[in-house]
Amino acid sequence: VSRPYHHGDLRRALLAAAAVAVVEQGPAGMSLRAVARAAGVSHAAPAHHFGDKAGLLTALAADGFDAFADALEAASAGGLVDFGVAYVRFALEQRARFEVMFRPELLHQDDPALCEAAVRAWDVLHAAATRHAPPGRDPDVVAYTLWSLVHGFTTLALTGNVPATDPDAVLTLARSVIDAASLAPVDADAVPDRG
Amino acid sequence: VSRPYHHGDLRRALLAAAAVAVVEQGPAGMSLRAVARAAGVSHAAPAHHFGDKAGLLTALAADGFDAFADALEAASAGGLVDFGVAYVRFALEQRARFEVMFRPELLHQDDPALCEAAVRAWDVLHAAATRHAPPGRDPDVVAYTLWSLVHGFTTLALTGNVPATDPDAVLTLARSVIDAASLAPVDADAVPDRG
DNA sequence: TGTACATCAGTGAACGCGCGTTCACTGATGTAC
DNA sequence: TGTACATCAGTGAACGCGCGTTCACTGATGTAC
Repeated sequence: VSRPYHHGDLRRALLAAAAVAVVEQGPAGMSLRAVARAAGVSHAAPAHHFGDKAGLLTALAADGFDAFADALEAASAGGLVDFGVAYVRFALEQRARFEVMFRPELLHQDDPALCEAAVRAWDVLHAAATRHAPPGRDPDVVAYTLWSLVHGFTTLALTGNVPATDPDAVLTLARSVIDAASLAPVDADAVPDRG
Repeated sequence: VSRPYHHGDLRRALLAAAAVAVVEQGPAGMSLRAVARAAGVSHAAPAHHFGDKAGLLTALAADGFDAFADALEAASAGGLVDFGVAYVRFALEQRARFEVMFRPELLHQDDPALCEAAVRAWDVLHAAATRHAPPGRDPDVVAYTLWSLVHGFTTLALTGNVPATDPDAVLTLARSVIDAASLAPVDADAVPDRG
């Protein structure tokens, strides 16, 4: 009598509930039935929208890669340090999506939306690295170095291996760490002569 | 008639079977019953040895941290790049243990053996970073930078996000990446004067 | 304006499964005397 | 050498649970005429 039969935006609601479940139970521990329960619909509803469990996680990951690429693109105007901090910030703020994005074994890896969004995110990261790579350095190597650094810091932070109480402190440490890697000279004129 | 009632070294056999299961199903997907099956014993045997599922994973992680600390210690004599490569190599060779080590939510986190081994591994990494930190740099920051870099590279490699076919190629790329971060000067006399 | 019908969202019962854990037990080992 | 007994490793039946998936269905919406 209270709730209408049609939800109106159940797909979005299920994705939101899934994000909460992923944070609480981990990507592998999330269950369709728990998500349905949280969204207040029957346990079969998620399968109706996403086909199966991997379908739900794939949708979450594709959304995640899209938002991720947007966030990185927005940070592309600044330097490499700001860019890296944006990477870490996204993961902290969108933890569920971020975690699902890097669990390919749980996803439909050939999903077009997923692949497209993932490629776009990688392109943005690679472009940023190339733009700021010191002259003479292989841009690919710079890209993987940057990626490893910020991804590693993020992973350690998400598993509680970083000594920081609040998110701001984590981001401050992230900044120091990215800075310490000296991937690019602070100032182009100050490049030491390496011969 | 064939197998003796007492296995002789079932604990070790169960840990080995668990390592295989973790690689195949992931740390969360590993089940006590599958491990018992693989070891050829009754499904209740693992619980007899490890108390519960978290107990088995904790034993695997504690073993892992011990072997990890040993491996890093052995690499401490060389430079920071060799040290970092050793980190990556361990993860590739001992994938199951490594993955379990960084899934604290699945473990008995207060297990004494686990804590002791984890602290030892961290001490070895921190000492290496301190020893090679450029003068004037905060050794803590250098340690977290090194850790983020190698941990991130490892994570990306384990999730298939690194363009490399065989383990050797992965380690070669790892070396380039760690080198590119220029955490420490190649040669102490070549430190550029920063004022 | 009204009626018929296609379409789609969401339901709820049912299925079969593998799981973790418990518990009384049995088989083997080794020690005390 | 032999016997009694404590100890420990491993068993197997049983439990209750939550899960993913299927499927015939029902309720609501919207479009064609």
